[in-house]
Amino acid sequence: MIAFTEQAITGADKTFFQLRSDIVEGEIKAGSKLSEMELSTKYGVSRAVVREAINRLESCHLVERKPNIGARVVALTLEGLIQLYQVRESLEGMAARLAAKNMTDTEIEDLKVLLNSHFQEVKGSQTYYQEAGDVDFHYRIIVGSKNDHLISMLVNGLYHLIRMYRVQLGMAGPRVSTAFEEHKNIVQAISNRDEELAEMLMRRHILYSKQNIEARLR
Amino acid sequence: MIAFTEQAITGADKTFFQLRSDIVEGEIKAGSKLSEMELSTKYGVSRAVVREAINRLESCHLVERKPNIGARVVALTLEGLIQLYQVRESLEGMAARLAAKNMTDTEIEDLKVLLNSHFQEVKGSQTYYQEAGDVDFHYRIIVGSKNDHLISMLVNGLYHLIRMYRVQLGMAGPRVSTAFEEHKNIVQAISNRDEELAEMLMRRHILYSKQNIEARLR
DNA sequence: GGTGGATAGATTGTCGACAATATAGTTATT
DNA sequence: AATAACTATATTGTCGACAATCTATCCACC
Repeated sequence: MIAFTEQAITGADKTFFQLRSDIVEGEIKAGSKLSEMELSTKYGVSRAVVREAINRLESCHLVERKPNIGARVVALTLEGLIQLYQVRESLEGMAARLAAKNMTDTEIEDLKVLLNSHFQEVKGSQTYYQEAGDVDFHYRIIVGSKNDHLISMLVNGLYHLIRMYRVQLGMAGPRVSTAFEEHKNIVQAISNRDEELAEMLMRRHILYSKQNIEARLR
Repeated sequence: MIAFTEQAITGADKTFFQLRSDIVEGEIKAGSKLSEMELSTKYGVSRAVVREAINRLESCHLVERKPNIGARVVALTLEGLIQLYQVRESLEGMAARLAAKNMTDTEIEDLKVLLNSHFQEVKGSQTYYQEAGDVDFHYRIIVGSKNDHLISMLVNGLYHLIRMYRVQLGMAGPRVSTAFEEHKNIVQAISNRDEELAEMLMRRHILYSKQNIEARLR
């Protein structure tokens, strides 16, 4: 026996991951059409696996499919981004609430360690924090909720969409120092097992991000 | 030109709808295995369309699929139901908030009419209200949010799962008269354009339902 | 010249067959 | 008798071809 959960990787999986990456990173342009035959030859697999990959992309809301017509990569609009952040505020707020209830003491301790390591990096390069660090922070809280539906919706669904916006609309931006303070307060609330406050702070944190983006993009 | 949005119905669509219905209504038992070949002969279509239908069921979280092994209908557990209601509380709370902001005056007026017609029916048979009426009420508010992601997640995703629990665990139960009062207050908050209160009342309404179910099932 | 319909090309939907993998049953070995 | 390896069977993953549908072009007609 080698690994504990030995999940087989199928060809459709690989094609799905590749396509998702290409779309999120903008290799395949937003709003463009996805031709099954074209992608089939491009990735060297049959149309069937491309179709399955596209179906999964549709589940992630990364493409829209119409019968007998085909699939298009979603268009990026300010309105769409705002709606995305509304859903995110709602779900991650609940995630923070549940994390305050369900995370183990050691998980919370690890979260504090992560936060400290971020603090060290904020002083140096700000980019790293914004890119990977922020995602990692939110990810841990989402997983800490221990709610499978929540985790699936956010990790498999919304996050790739949000990253797509972030990459293609070039939403790097500062907001680093203030965001760090907000993260610190959220962790404190979780550590105190204050569900109400953890949810409220997380919602505000995401709301601020949304308002920051809105102001920047119009 | 006949209709405005003339969506073509493909064979995979029909198979998907049929399968979803069979699963939600318990025709196909929870936790049972879905054999592609078996379903293929049963519904008289090729394995390819069955596979596509199963993939979509997986997107709805109605089945779980493992590579090279197959798909099983999800198991119904109290823990799973609770997690579902936590997500629902979060999302429908946001839906009520957005509905208070985005519903038109006429839509709100229609909602009041619906509520009144429910009131008439509560006095007679209680079953109708609980079954269709309650769903209709929540549906209108969800759509009233005007947030496509929210609508899709709730209507295409969570609601069928919740209905599956409701049908198969036999969660009919009263709670009719009190629920009606809660509905009335939610509509009033929406009518007053009080986003904060609308969200809070909707969350409480769903939280009460959850607690009611928990108490009943253990 | 503009509009409507027919035709040709291309794209998606569906199918049956083959390949790869998992499962169950059997045999051989310790 | 228990375990391990092997074989046979069944199920899923993948493929190429055919059918149904959409799109664009061209022609007839007003």
